[in-house]
Amino acid sequence: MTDKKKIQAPRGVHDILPDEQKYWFWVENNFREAAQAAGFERIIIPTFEATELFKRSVGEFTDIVSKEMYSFKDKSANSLTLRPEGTAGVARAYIEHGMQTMPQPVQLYYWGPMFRYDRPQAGRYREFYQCGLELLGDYDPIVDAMLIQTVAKFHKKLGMQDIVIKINSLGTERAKGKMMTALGKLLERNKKDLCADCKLRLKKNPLRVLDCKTGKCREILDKISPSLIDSLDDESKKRFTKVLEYLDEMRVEYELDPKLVRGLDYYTHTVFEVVARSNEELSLGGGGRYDTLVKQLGGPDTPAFGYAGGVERVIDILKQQALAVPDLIQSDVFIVQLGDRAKPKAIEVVEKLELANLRISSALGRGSIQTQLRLAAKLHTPLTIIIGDQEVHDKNVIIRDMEDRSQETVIDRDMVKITLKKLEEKGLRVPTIYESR
RNA sequence: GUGACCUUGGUGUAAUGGCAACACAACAGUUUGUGGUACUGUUAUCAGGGGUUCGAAUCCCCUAGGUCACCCCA
Repeated sequence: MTDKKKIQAPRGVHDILPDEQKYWFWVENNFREAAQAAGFERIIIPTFEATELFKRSVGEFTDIVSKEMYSFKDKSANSLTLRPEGTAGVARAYIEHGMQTMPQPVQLYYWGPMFRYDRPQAGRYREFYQCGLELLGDYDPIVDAMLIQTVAKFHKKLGMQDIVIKINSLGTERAKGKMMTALGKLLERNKKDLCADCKLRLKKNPLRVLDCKTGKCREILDKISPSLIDSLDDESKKRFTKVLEYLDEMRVEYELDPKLVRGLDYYTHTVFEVVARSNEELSLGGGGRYDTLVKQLGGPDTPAFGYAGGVERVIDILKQQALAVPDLIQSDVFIVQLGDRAKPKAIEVVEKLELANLRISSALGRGSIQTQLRLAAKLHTPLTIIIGDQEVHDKNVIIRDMEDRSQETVIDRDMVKITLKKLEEKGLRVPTIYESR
């Protein structure tokens, strides 16, 4: 402790402290449940990959790859990169493990940290969590709708209000190219009225102009954007119409947004974004179809559709909307012990309860009963088991109900049974993913 | 990557060149046998470094971090 320099967390990363955990569990559980209900299975992919993977998938000239990657050389001089997104890794895994031999479509979900070297801001971090869905090996428009429905259900389960799904189609890769040229031409005509940034974008990537928020560019775009859908070829249009029809049938609400484009190069056909009405600038998640990606990465020709959501952003909205997020019950039983003779017995009691799959907390180092009960109250533990000299002598324990303050003295033999019964009466034992429903 | 504002105990704030204050939290005690109340006590070389000054939390410079806008995105 002689060094006075405090080590701070690096820029743009953050600790998620115990107080925050109820939000994180809530979002993760609801995501997992929504995904599993729709037939998605979990995949865990590496946190870093060959740099080349992201260059080839996300696109060498996107901002993500050109400016925001955490790339480094390992000791064998391989260039590696902390993943800036999840789809590339999933596609790589699909190819590497020959998943085309599994029943198609292959439906996968993931959850984990992503890394982008960007200037931190509200809802934007250098390390942030994404939850994602990927569906590979099916081109039918119904799977687009199905996946979007899963995303909608996820937000509904969280209890979120005023969530909008914006949707658009970029068409086949050829149509996408055509549309870009058409857009370029249209913009060229209005060039003098565009803002300085957009004049630059016009050269680099005309699609990006569609994202511009300045008044004048907006006006121009509103005029010309409806004609963009028309620039799609018949196949693309037909496919998109089908997707929308299925969504109608599933009663998923959406909003057509011809200006919607996405920052990753690999998207074709359907693209969508999830936003909260209260803050439409910051999207909560998004996704789209990536029919060429797997092949581009050296795999079989495999159509695919995916989604990625920003966990921190979802939690921000949860807090903003002051939604009821269930409190975590950290433990089922708190053990209060009085004096040195009670301690060995407390240890025994803890062991017995743990065998019954209960979560136990205690402050075995503390002496006074007030302190321990105060702690139990603070932790919202439903039950307390009190052990003093008297109980050691009488071979029993006191079970105290923390809500109504009632107490019952039970003999050691019945302790576990009665504890379980009391918890069950309170409806507190939540089934884990291993238990049958 | 550009610009603006900001950083004081664990948290939220005060002091704007002259002894770092308050609230909450935490810990200890009042109280070795019954909880969210009450009272008492303890807890900061003012983000880090350098400079100006008799004297700096306060003024200046550098570094790091935060917030906001742009860029972009989850």
